[in-house]
Parts: sequence; C-alpha cells; structure tokens
Amino acid sequence: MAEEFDLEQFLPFRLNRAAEFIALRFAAAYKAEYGLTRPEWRTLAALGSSGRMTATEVGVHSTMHKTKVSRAVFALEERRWLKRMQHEDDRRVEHLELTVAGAKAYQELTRLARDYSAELETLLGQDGLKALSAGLAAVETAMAKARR
Amino acid sequence: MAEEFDLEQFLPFRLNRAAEFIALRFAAAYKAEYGLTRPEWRTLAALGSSGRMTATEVGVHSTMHKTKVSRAVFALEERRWLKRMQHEDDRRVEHLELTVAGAKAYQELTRLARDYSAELETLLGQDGLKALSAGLAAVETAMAKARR
DNA sequence: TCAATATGGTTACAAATGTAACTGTCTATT
DNA sequence: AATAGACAGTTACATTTGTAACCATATTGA
Repeated sequence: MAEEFDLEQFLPFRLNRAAEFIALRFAAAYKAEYGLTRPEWRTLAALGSSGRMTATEVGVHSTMHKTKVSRAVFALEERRWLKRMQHEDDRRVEHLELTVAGAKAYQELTRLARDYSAELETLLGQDGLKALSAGLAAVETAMAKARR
Repeated sequence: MAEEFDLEQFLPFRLNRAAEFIALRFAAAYKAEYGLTRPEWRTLAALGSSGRMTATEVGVHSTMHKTKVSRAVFALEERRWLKRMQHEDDRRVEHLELTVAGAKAYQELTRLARDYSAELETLLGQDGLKALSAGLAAVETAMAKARR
C-alpha cells in the first residue's frame, strides 16, 4: 500500500501560500498609497536601511534578479527618489543612494511596515509570531549554508 | 529621532525569501524530471490528494487564480494525465480527475516530495522544522479567519 | 415567463519576469 | 602593451502572469 502524501502538510506548499498571504496584504498597502511595485519597494528598503549600495549588492541583499533591480532602479530614479553616483575607481559600478525625497518616502513606508508588523502580531499571536520567526531563522541558516 | 526599521527583521520579506528558497529547490526537481510548471504540479497534487474536484475548487484549495488553473488543466489534459467530466445537473461545471497515467505520475511525484521533506528535515533540523510548522499553522489560522 | 444577475470557465490583451545576449570596463596573463 | 576572461549593468526576446472582458449556463425575482 502506498504511503499517504498530504499536500496540506507539505512545507513548500504551506510556506508559499503563507508568504503570498502575508506579503499580499502589505503589498496592497504600498501599491495603493504609492503605486510601488514589489521590486521597487524592496530596492527602496534596501537602500533606506543600508545606505549607499551598488545594484549588485541590492540584488544579493534582497535576493532579486539583476534585471529586476535594474528596472526598479530606473523607476525609482524617474520618481527622483534615488540617484546614481559613479564609483571613482571602477566605472562599471554605480553607487545608488536615496535622494531626500526618497529618504522621506522610505520613512513613511517604514511607518506602514511597522503598522503592519503590529497588525501581524495581533493576527498571529505572540506565540505564533515567535514560532514563525524561529522557523524562518532555521531556513535562513540553511540558506547561508547553501550559498557556500 | 526616527525609529529604526530593519528589513532583515520584517516578516513579509523574510517569509517571501524563505518560501522562494524552499520552493525553488523542489520546483527544480519536478521541472527537471517531468517538465511541469508550478501551477501544473499544484493542480496535479490537488487532484491526486483530494480526488475529483472542479477547477474552482482546485483554485480555492491551492490559492491559485482561475486563469492559472485553467491553463494548468489544459496542459495536464494534453499530457493525458487528467480528464474532464461533465456535471449532470450543471453544464457550466467540469469535474476534473486524474487518469491512470496521471495517478501514476502523481505517485512518483509524491515520492519526490517525500524525499524532499526528509531533506528539509536534515536541512532545518527537528527544532527548526517544528517551529516553522507551528508558525505556519498560526498563519493558516489567520488566513481562515480572514477568509470569512 | 422573462429580464436581471450571478457563476464556471476561457480568452485577449497588457504588464511583469526570466534567460540570454550584449556593451562597456576592469583584471590577469603573456 | 595586447589579448582573454571576468564582471556590472542594460536590453531584446520569449514566457508567465494578472486583469478584464467574454461566453455559456444557471438562478432569482418581478
């Protein structure tokens, strides 16, 4: 007799579904308020939290393909939320940083993000949140190992 | 002074990144072995584990947009892994079920899935896996509430 | 009974995404 | 130096996806 397989118990499936659910609710907020796409928000967040970075660094940091980053950078530049600065020694590289307007937008978006975090805490409960965070930490450790 | 916001700590971001990582490794397996897309695999899995369903039910079950389901059904039908049967009373509805070949493919894929689950256990460790599962359960509860 | 409305599923079109090829620049080896 | 290979970032093209309009059928209620 074949062993049972239950999709409902299968971690990749559950993880994906949960991520979609959690991310979508937040995405709806920044999309509605600012018309940002996810790659744009991620790029903004990377630069806002880590300061000046190159496009490649943004990609590694937020696990986005370099074409996504490239397009997001264009979009943010067009809004005047981001400026490019050339590296003195290596003209292939571009340093990216937020403009004053970009930094301001980032501040407002982080407020949204904090509000959402709080909402998640009530939605998932203290224990649920803790468990999820611990579980994600385990995945992150595994990811770090896999990268090597 | 502005409160700090750390993207690395932001749950939607972490969850998404983890889901991509975990799902991608498995997707690589069924894509390489069977040339299945994710919507196709999900549809197959839904039908394989729950038996006969309608397209709408598949969509709800695996949280896929109905156009995705529609396309996946076409693809699986073309492979002769799935057949459509009409509902006697309501001619809008189609019952979907796996063919013998489809059921066989499903069995093989569940074997892959179980292998991957085992791999995940060593990758994340017992504790990590438990925590993740508990955290996901909390999200699932929240999702169920939100749906109402 | 017949309009109005809802529902299951498909399709056309537009937007987002990934792959691969490309440009320009740098580094290493000879 | 000169050539080959590597690397940052962009662009062209093909594929995937979502949105909205659509068709056919079913249900509701005047």
